[in-house]
Amino acid sequence: MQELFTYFSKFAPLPMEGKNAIAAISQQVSIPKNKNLQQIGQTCQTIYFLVQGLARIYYLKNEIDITEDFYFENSIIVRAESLFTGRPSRKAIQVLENAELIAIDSQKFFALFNRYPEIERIFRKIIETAYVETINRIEGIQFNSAEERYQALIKTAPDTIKRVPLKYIASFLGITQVSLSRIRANQ
Amino acid sequence: MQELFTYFSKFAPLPMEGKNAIAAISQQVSIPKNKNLQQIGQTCQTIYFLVQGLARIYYLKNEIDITEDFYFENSIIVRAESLFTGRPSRKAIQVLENAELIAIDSQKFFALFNRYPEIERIFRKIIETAYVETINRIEGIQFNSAEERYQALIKTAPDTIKRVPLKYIASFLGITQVSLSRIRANQ
DNA sequence: GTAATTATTTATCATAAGATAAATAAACCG
DNA sequence: CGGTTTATTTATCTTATGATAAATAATTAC
Repeated sequence: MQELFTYFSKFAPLPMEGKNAIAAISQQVSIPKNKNLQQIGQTCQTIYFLVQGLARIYYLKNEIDITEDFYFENSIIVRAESLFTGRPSRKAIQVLENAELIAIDSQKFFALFNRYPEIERIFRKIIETAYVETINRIEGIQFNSAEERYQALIKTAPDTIKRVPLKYIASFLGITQVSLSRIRANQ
Repeated sequence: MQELFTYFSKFAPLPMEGKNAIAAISQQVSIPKNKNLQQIGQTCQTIYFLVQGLARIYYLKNEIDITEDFYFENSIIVRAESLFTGRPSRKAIQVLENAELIAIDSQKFFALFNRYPEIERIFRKIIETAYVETINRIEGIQFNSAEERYQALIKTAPDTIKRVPLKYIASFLGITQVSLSRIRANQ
């Protein structure tokens, strides 16, 4: 739990009482490499914090597997389109390395907001940050060539190339696996 | 102000005292068609609510004007990458029709969060909603052809085609103006 | 209302990236 | 360890979209 609170403390202070309240609704989870943490079709009712390992969110489009995003140590993983709408998610969370996570019951977590405004504030700031990242990502996709996007990834998230199979990276970059391979060959 | 509070009430209830506090830090603004409401390089310190008219956020990439997003009546306009980081924005807000807005001082607005948790809650939910829309938009860009993206826009936001000049729509869809024109001709 | 500006379309040519298939290379499993 | 599966690369061919230029249409300003 310590990693989680260290992460939270970057957004706003959280008194001990609030920490205890969160600890009471959280569980440690271990998942082996390549297993899905959440399946497509399940409604997102858990806020995950990745302590150790690597994960991705993906979905299927015409039977093709498309990676929406990657998650590394010390990050929150939620399927926002489901968590914030209450609708079943079209997306799955898959772990790409053996992983240790903290699972927080989202209903109970949201219920804490009334008693602990600090928790609501931290969560708000986490979402604000995620929102900004997503906006920036659109910009990165919009008018960059496949090669520029690959180079940008190497620069901004070199871990991705090192730790993630290329087949998952290609769709994340919005290109085919074959195209990514071609780009890599031209370097 | 009434339009703003009606909009807010969709997210969470807001007592009269909170409304008055917001009214006290807000101003009505009128801007003529095609004028910039905020310039590139300014730090975002205002939360706008569009009462009447139409606006867009745009930025320049290699001297090319790229539309990030469009905003219609009854929506909040902020340059999130600046508002949430405190850094100067690389983006401008331009009004595409004569517009009526409510301008809320963001510093003062955020300061209200401590006294009125309801306001923080409303704002959090607004950002959550915007975040989900942005995630969905990435999905729409990622593996759709230019034509599919154009068709999707006609379907999900027909107002855009009716009210916005095509030159602004093209970059929003991630394609050139010429390409958009070609797509329209093939229908 | 006419000229000047700006937006949109059309045409031509070039190219990045998709589709498909096959060859290697790497990872996994009994 | 050897065989099987899975991932990555390479090759060929096709196509959607970009770049550029020019024509037409619409809007704006005097």
